[in-house]
Amino acid sequence: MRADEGLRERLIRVGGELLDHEEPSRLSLREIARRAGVSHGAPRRYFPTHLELLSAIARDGFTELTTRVTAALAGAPGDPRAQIATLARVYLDFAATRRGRYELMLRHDLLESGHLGLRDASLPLFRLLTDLVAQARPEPEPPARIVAGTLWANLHGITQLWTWGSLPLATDATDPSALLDATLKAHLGPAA
Amino acid sequence: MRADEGLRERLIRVGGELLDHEEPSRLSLREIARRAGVSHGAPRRYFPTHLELLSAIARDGFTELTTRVTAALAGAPGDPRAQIATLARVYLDFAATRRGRYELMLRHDLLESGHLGLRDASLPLFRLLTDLVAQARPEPEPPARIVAGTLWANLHGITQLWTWGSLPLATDATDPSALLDATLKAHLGPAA
DNA sequence: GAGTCGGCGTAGACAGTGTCTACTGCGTCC
DNA sequence: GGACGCAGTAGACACTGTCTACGCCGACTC
Repeated sequence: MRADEGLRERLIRVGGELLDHEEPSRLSLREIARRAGVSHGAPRRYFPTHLELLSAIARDGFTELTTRVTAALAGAPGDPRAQIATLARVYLDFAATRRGRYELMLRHDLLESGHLGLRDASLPLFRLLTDLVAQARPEPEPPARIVAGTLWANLHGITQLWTWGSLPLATDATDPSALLDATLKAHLGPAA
Repeated sequence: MRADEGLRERLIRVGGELLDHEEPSRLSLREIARRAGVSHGAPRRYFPTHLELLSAIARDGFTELTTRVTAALAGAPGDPRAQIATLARVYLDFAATRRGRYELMLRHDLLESGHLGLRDASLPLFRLLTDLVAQARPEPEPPARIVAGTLWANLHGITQLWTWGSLPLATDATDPSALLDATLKAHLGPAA
């Protein structure tokens, strides 16, 4: 419990911390309130509903992921292709280390109930990827946003199916880097 | 309520039907029991826990998807590349029309709690895809299971991000076929 | 300085949930 | 005909999200 943070920020932080040891579906409003040291009715002043609190935590996750990515890119400059590889690694690593947050971030049922701004929260990252793709692939066809979209979907799919255990089972791979390499090569062409 | 089916099958069927109009997280054990015309304690004889019933419904979804795919492939024979495209379209269509089922099928928290056989349920489909990829891409490198794995992940990612609404927003596309084409071209090379 | 007010959080109620347990029909055998 | 075992019932329990009425306490006004 930090002194200079309001209850609103504390609830988001505590909820995120609980997600490091608990599944999203077990993350109850009352438990967050207990850990934050307030009564079960207190969150209601800031988050009218359980879903809105969860969505705020998920948004927080997107900003953390975006921060991680931009920090990694700033720390390891290179050609666009190498930067895309860095982005992908950070993405995978985030899903592995902040597993609960990552799962929460892609729960449809949370995202769709009202316009909670979650799609928008993921856009900066996608824009970043689109820019890198445009630099790495100067060809006009297919357009960069299509390539970036499929690449993003591929990265997302690998991350999800890997952490879930299906890809290790199906491909006999021991780590996802072979899949990642294949993905980059497929969408961006062979490395320079 | 069909005459010749036991309660176990009825629960799975009713649960699947409810998913056509309800989100997976709202699919309560008691509601399924009510719709099946039994008391709330009845399912316990066949499914000791709520998760086990949900997992059975998800497994049922995988077999339905596999059935749809194999039927479509049998009805439209062609070269392996065209069959992969058919498989992809059926996959996307399944996610769109049986939305709740599809979401349920990829809920980590259900899959990981114990060995409920859900990963295994998705394997036949993956094997089918791997075979088609091996036929469509005779080159030994990278191995077919790696290509199939990344292709599967890509298909999965496109499906999920599309139904969720992120891809339409990010790519300005009005239907996912452009992304699908780009995916096939990226992983399998240009069409013959 | 006393009094009022409004924002912030408390506390209790309510319907609904998943799970557990004791029980009741009821068909099937010996 | 009676014992048995299976399938489903019914009630209890702790817990959940939401709603409502209620206090506290600092700030602002006259």
